[in-house]
Amino acid sequence: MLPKNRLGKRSPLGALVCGTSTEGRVISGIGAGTHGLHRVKLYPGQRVYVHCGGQECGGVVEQHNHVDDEVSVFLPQLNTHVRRKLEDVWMTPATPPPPTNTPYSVSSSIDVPKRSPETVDMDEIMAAMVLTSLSCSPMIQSPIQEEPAPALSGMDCGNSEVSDGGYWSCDHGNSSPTPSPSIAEADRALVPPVDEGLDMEMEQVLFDEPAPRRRKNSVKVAYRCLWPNCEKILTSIVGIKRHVRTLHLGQNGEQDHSQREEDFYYTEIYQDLEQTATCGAPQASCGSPSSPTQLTCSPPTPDTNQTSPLSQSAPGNFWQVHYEHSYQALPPVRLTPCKPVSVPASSRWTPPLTGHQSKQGTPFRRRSVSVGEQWLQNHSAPSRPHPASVSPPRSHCTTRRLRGEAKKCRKVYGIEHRDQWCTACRWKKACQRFLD
DNA sequence: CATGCCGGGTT
DNA sequence: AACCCGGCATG
Repeated sequence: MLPKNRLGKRSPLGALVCGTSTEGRVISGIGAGTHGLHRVKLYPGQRVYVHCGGQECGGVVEQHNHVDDEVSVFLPQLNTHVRRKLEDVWMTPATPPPPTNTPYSVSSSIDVPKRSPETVDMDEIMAAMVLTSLSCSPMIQSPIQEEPAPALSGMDCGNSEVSDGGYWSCDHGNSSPTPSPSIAEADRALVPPVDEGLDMEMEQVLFDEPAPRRRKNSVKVAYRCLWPNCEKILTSIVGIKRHVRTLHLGQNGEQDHSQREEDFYYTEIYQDLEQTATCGAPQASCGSPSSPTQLTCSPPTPDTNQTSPLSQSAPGNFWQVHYEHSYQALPPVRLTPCKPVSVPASSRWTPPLTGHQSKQGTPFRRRSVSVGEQWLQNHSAPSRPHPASVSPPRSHCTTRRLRGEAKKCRKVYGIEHRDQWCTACRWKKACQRFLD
């Protein structure tokens, strides 16, 4: 992808730092903080100890939110759930949070729930906890490959999306670098992946963007087929790819780019758990307690559809759509009347929505709105229709198209990050990412 | 002058 | 077809 022999004149590609870090998910082996645990990954079902009512109580981890570093723990003795900061959780009994020294260095990766001779029901509880949390809580899908690297051709070094950020660690989606479809799971997974934990730090460093945007763990993710008249929604990228490939692309050869071709026919959709009152799962620990960076730009609607968001039909109210490849995407229609959001969602771009998703007034909204787009949404003049329509009526009879109000890739990313531009911009064509 | 992108050349 | 860029229109 990188320019071969002829670098763009202005292309300072040499200065770019390719984020090909292999440390896809550093699970933070640093197991010690000052007190309690620190930067440790706790697994559902894992036995931990917390202070409760002045005394130490043993419990089992339900979930570990890496974002807030909070652990929700179920205390069987008290039959209650508590939520503790990670520092206030420890793993050795009868040891109140050790003062300063390493309390317990946990090997984060080989973290086998110990079978201590406690009680039998403890084990049962643990098992139950694991099951429940696996079935209800936001699960993690491999952040890297599950997130179809937007805008970039997926394999170039723009893979700066080194991900590891915070997420609830209900780790059962093992991340393998290549999408190896665990098909059964893919299709029936009723648990949409949530928050792949895009690590925006990297980008922020690269982009100097203010950008505190980060998809919260309160957003479910699913993938919807964009094939005409097919609105299949699946929760795993593997599933949707397979769906597209098998049902729509047919057996058009598994070779070359047909592999990637599926990407063109699905889209990511999101659902805000905060807005959908219940997430279908009984456990209270489904949603994140706090969500400082609310991405909403539409008021919560009362009629949240309670049905399974993964129904076959059109997406529910709060599913928002995110095109992966706008360059090939359907004729874009601007989704304008979105109220300004206080916090940008992501520096990653979100291609435009098509008509049927942008039903006026519905709580649809775009997931990742870049700074430029935000600006656009607030300031843009009456948008012109379909600047890049697929069909020929691209009357070039007149002069060139008016210069759009929107910031284009060049402005948003700057020429230093030319590789982040959309293809069109890189080719000095009409920008396909920030359409006006 | 910076930017957006058309038109056309090159690979 | 993908890619690149000269050059012009525009703000």
